[in-house]
Amino acid sequence: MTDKRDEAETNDIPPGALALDQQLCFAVYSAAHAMNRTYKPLLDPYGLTYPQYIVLMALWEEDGRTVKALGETLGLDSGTLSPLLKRLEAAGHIRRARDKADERQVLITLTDKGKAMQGSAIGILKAIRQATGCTVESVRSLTGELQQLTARLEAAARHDTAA
Amino acid sequence: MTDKRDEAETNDIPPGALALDQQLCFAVYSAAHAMNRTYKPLLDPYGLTYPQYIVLMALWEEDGRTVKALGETLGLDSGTLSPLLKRLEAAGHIRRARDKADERQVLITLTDKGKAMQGSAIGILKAIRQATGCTVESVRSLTGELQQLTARLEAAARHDTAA
DNA sequence: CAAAATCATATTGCGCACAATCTAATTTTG
DNA sequence: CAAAATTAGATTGTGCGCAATATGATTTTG
Repeated sequence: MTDKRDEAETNDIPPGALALDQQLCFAVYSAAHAMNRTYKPLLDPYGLTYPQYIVLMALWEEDGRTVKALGETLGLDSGTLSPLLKRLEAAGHIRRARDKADERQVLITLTDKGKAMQGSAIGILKAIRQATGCTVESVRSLTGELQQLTARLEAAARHDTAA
Repeated sequence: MTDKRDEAETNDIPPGALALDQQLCFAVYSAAHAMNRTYKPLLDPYGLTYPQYIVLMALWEEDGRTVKALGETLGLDSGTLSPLLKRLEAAGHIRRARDKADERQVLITLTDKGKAMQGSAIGILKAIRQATGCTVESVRSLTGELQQLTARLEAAARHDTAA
């Protein structure tokens, strides 16, 4: 029923290549969960989740952005951001307001509370560094490798979609 | 209002250390999303999600495991696995059955359909390798670095909980 | 052996994450 | 300028992911 040589076709794939502990995807997936679990106890006292925290980080870099701009920076769409931003607003960290010039857009700005949170972020950053047990240099290189990987995966996705 | 020296306190934290593109956590988070998005079009034809796919991978390595054993391998708890496994069962990939010897346990076994999916996994693996644009060696080293990072984060979490 | 403790799994509730769809506002075109 | 196309956000539905809790089975203890 299947093609003549299911096995022969796999000759450049060594046996055991499907083992979970050899999968880059699973290593990334597990690291992301581990990172999330490390942040959780650090963010819980502030009532923030990790995705909410990175939204604040993005705003500390550049305040007054549109939902779309935030989404592009973070790689999230409105289906994720809209409810998340409402929760951040309800918690008093941000304000949402329609752009007077273009009412399709919603501008997100930090409140004093949201800005003040940046001070606590330093401590969180240090705690995470400690937990990673990595040197500053190895963190930098691993970060760079992951950014490259992400860029290549996104490029591949674009080509597939374009085809 | 804030302490005397917001700036001085951060002297081992360089300016811009809070920039998103310097965060290892965000690089991991983004890479995980990019990986997921890359898998999606490859898995959609089979009606599988990425987490469902790694459950199958775990079962290809060792069939007939308990929910608990799967959870330990994948780093997921029953709140995640129970409904996921029900969907995999509904789709005909696995069977769930109470262990006769210890009725607290549920044994998960692959159906013929679930086993057959392993053949398609080879093609998916190749497509992912292509999309990563990495050499086999660089994939191996990055995978190893991420596993180390995950291990250290989990170790740190354990110490905190123990304290 | 019966009560208590432990264990495996399931359930509930909340918050992402994303596809698909909808609405309203703006821009483009004829 | 009006109709069509585009754009920005919001909404809905499905599936993780996890904390908290519930249920039922097994083991431990008195």
